[in-house]
Amino acid sequence: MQTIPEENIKDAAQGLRAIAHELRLAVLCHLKNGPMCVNELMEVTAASQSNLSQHLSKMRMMGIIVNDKRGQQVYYRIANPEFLSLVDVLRRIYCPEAYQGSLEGAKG
Amino acid sequence: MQTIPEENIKDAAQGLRAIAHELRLAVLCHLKNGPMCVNELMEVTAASQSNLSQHLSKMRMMGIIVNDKRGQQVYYRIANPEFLSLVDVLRRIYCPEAYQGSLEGAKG
DNA sequence: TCATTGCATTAGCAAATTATAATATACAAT
DNA sequence: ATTGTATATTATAATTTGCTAATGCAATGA
Repeated sequence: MQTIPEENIKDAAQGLRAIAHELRLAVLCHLKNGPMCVNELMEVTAASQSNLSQHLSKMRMMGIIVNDKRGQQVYYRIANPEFLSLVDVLRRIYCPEAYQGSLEGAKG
Repeated sequence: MQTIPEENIKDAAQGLRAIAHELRLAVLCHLKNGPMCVNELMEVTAASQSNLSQHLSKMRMMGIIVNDKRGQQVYYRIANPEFLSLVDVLRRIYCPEAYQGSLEGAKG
């Protein structure tokens, strides 16, 4: 398994910071099945409009998500599927309760 | 690919914050081949003693690394190998220059 | 044209983060 | 006992982050 060369550490750390927040991580998770507009994200995250908008803005500037306008709404989606791999690793680390093994775990 | 349930989002975000810093991410990368003491980490990261110590302390409190004293020195190592998977995903996202494909890339 | 809806932006403040400098502690050697 | 080495802790100041409230602006509909 390789490492991150020194010249890329800064970018990688910045990218991490763009996700290292409860609300932003939640947004990332909610977007895993496809684009959602701000209104929908407001509902599922229970965040205020302004607050959510600011976090979306940050995530967009940091390259985590991209958006496209459809009529009056703005739809956001994940910019790079690798961010879902990242979420998956987090799940393996921080969700010990969740079912994580292969199906043969049902054996016995 | 699964998501992180709401009840674990807070922990996961906290864990991310514990790595979302240039110096801390660099430390994590340097530890990938085994334990290192503070002096060694000071050399490779070029950080000041106090600064490094504080960051190590934070990473330890957040469960990223663990330490054990050997004589006068304190050796740190990665607490959970999954953190290396996390680094690997970061590398795939933020190191486009690095050689990332399989060996068959040499074909042709 | 006027009101409404969906979202972004700005301002302001509280809280968290980070770096430096100084001091403390533990161990080792003389 | 004293000195030196390795690391931790504390204090502090500067910067960044995050939330709320207020305002702006584009698209829609009456």
